[in-house]
Amino acid sequence: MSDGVAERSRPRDRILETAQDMFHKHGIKGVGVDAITEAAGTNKMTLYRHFESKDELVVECLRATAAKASRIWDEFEARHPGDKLAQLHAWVQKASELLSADSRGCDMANAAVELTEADHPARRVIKELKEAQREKLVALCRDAGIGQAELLADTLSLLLEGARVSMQSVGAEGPSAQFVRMAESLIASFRAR
Amino acid sequence: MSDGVAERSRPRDRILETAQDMFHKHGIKGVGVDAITEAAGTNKMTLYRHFESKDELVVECLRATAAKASRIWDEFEARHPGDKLAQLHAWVQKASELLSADSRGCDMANAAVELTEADHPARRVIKELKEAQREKLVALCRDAGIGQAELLADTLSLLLEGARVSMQSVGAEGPSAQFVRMAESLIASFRAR
DNA sequence: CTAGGGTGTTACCGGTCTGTAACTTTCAGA
DNA sequence: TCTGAAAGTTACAGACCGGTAACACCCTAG
Repeated sequence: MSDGVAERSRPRDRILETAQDMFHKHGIKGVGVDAITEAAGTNKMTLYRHFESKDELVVECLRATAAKASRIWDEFEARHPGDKLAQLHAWVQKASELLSADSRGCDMANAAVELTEADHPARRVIKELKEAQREKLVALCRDAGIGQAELLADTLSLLLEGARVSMQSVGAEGPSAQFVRMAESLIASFRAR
Repeated sequence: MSDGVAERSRPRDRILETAQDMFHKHGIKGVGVDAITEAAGTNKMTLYRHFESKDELVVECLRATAAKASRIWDEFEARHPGDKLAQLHAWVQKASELLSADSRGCDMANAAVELTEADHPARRVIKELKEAQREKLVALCRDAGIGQAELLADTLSLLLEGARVSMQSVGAEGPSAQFVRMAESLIASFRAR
């Protein structure tokens, strides 16, 4: 029997990891708990012993995704200690990697599109985590010595968000193909002010 | 009895209009055909006499949405005949209006996020219609006398796409609030080259 | 007045979904 | 070796889904 996920980890971890992957690939409403547990090599009862509901599982998946993203920021600091401008360029580079291949975009943005109920528990965490990422990018721009740090950070955010959703509509050869050029020339232009 | 949609139109038109509205508000997978027909003041059999399947209804809705969007471009030309630069600024203005209130973003981009199956009939039309819009914007930039018309058009596209999805994650007070400023300063900068 | 197409109504099919109950198996630690 | 918690198994409930069949109705064109 094959089992996409490491066999010797605990069921809860396997469920979480498998759910992240399947939600990303097929969307949240596009995959049922049965499919997740089967792919994780376990069963539905075990899932419901660890997670109150599918909605709670979604929330945990988003938190896990955000935690992974957070680790990338540590990488920037580790790779270019103290050099905030280099870290900003590393951000652009890392962002562009998210645009290659057949990625299905940002899990949090996708979840926000899919979960239309205003009071869905996931909406809280999506907003929190997106705002946290925004503040990190603003701080990075500011510490890199850029004057209008908020404006540059927000512009870069929208460009990346747009590129990731554009890819899903028209593919990687669409407008998102120019992301790096746009971002770099924006940074240069803001630095020159 | 109330009935959101004009009573004295033909069932097919009422279904199409109601479906557009409900797909936009609740997502495609978030609304069933029963709910659509009931809101349209008709019944499921009538829907299936006019549309082969729900998927085909989705396709027709997207086409209708694109047709509406296409009419906006005619408005630009009518309002500023021959003045392509004014039309470009009108585009920015119109785009910013899409970012106010509680809009749920672009129906086509949302559909692309929601419909993950690679061979879903809607994916074809989404790509076609998005590419058509892109070419329109490129032509507008070029005719407005901008040198790197493709790059400006793609940048503006990504900014708008990003703003519309960002709104769904963090609301209208997030990065999308600066859209007009970003777009206008981009246009100015491209014009200066 | 009548014929016929568009529409409404009701009931149903088979499938899928989230979530639960009751029971059995496994396995690590004392 | 014994115990107890975690995990697996099977079956099921109740709701909803897309889609269809059969039949009654209305209303307009001839």
